Amino acid sequence: MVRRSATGRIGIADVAVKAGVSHATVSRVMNGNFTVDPDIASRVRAAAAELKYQPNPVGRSLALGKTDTIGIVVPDLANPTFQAILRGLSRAAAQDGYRVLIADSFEVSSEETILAGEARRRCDGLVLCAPRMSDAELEEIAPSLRPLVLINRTTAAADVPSLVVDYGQGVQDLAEHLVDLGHTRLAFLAGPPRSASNGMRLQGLEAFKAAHPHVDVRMLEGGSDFDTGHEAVDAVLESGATGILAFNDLVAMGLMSGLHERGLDVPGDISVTGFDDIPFARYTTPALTTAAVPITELGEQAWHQLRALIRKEDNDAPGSRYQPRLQVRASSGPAKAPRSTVHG
Amino acid sequence: MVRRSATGRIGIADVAVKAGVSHATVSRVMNGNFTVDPDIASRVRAAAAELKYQPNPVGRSLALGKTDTIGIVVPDLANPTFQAILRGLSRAAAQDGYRVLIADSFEVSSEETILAGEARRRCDGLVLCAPRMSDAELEEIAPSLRPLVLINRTTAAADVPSLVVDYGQGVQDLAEHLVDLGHTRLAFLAGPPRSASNGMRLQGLEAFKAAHPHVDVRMLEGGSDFDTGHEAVDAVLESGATGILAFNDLVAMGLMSGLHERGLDVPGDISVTGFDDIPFARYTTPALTTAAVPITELGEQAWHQLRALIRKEDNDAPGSRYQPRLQVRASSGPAKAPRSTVHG
DNA sequence: CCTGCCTAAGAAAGCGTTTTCTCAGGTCGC
DNA sequence: GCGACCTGAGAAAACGCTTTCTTAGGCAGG
Repeated sequence: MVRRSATGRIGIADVAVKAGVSHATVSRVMNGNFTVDPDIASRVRAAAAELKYQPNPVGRSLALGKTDTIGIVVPDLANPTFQAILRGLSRAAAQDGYRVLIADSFEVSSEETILAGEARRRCDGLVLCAPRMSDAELEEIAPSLRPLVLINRTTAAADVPSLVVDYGQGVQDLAEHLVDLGHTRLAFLAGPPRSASNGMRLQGLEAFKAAHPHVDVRMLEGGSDFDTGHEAVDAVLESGATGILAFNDLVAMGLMSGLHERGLDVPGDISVTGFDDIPFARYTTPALTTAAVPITELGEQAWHQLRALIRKEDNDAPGSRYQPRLQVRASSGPAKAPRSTVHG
Repeated sequence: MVRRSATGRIGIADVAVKAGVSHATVSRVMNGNFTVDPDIASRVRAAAAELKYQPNPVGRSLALGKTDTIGIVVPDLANPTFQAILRGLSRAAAQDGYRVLIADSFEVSSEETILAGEARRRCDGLVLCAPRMSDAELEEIAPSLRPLVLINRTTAAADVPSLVVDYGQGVQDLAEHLVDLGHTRLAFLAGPPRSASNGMRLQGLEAFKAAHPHVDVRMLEGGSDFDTGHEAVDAVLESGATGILAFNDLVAMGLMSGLHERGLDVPGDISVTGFDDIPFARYTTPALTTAAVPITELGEQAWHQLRALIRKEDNDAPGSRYQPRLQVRASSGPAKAPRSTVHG
């Protein structure tokens, strides 16, 4: 006959009664404390096994002041980039016995702040991907979220490592690649206006323009998903550009699909590049030229940084900067003779 | 001067001292209990605001016996299907103030059991996607995991709703579609051998074969990712089939990519269909014919079912069955004159 | 043989809340 | 004007665990 505590689940008290010892002793046994007589210990273990006792993590968390859980705030769980970060993070954390709590802010920057705070309180640390949050707000809340690791953002707050991808360099590499292929009219299909990583790309393009005054680089408004690319076909054609730098692989895929529907050939008529090198990029037709970001590894690194913070280790590498690697595939090719713009 | 409790964070006791009341009163105010004098209440609120007090969720969870968190166990976070379920679940749960804890079993079925138990203990309920777990094991652990919602599995345990997609019907619809296009030699590029959803597809194909004795349906070994499809090109060509039913969209994309590399035309030479209708399916070249599963909605429904269980509502709809919808796009077309097999 | 130390296990405090219990003070009715 | 009822707030218990504190008992040394 199994006794059940108030909550209906088996608790440490039940095991204590069954083994004829105090619940303190049960706790000691369960935690591998060796100051317990071996006979009693095995009696306790037998009782625990028979009752299928498993310590309540909430009670444990309260007593120990830790939850063995970390949180991650992402702006959009539908975005493969954040999925990959989540995967890398989850996997690395799991290896150290930590679980991951997710908070999806659905691109609403005001939510990011609240969610981050809530998630942090439930966890031992936080990974924050908040591309829309203002610098001022980030500065303000960062200290209260520690242990904290930032992705693609930086802060002046101490002990807050940042993992940032050098999108500026990556987009320059892509642009160089297109120029090497003979393209002189490029267009950048931008990301969400207030996105931090979009800002980095724009900076990179400014540097590129300064270094290549003879290359025409148009800026086109955009977004971060398929539809953005798909709907941008007209704007792209109007621009007269022969080399298109899409904000990311998703946008590039949407664009290629749209161009295909118009009967245009990639890369015959227009070269298209993406960014991120998501797994799908290899399998588009034509396969997508892009800048590869070791994004899963980034999630993994985020955990290592966070772990160091949680363990209060001296973190010799407070954050790092990732260089995208140019990944040339079939979607980019030699420029054909300059086309005239479709309109005018 | 801000007092700090033992853990270094501001607690209810600090607010109580600052407002000159007992911590019980602070708790009452924070929880909107109206049996508190308005003057005192506002004094408490002022103190809480000034100290930026936020209740500790762990303490709260222990007292209330609930965590406002649900868990989800998935076999592979890299799989778009589970990403979509996660997204739908997370979003729906968030609207009711619940967070989601993820547990990735990395396709290891023995992990599924342990992870499920651990996750469940930290949460108020669990959504379980465990395609590899044996029926016996599922039967055994299901009761202890309640409140529990199963995805693509069923159990005899009471009060355990199942959300299952009718993969059998879906694959039949796809096969019918190919036959309608004139294909008489089909091949099924199977999924992971022990996967439950693969089993459902196989059953569906048996039914199809019984109904269409004149159609040749080959079974090819496979898996669930890009590489599976990509590496299956040889086997597909050897089969002599002109209509290929890929296990899912990923496999189909890998296959199309491989066929493209061999200079074969889809659907001119071979028609290819996927399954799931992941967002990418619209944007492949050619766009992928597939069976659309409202997978995000499934995640959402999982939450609604789980919520009913958590609230102990009478659940009038204990689980449901989803019918995939045939989504015809450009990757399937009329069969050309029967080819001879490449070898022999 | 008694004192002092050490070991091992129980008692109790603490983690941060919520909630029941208790009680002081006020109000109403008779 | 006094007892019964009600209101509102503090005291304390409870949630389930870990860990410190305490103490009983065994053993060795003087």
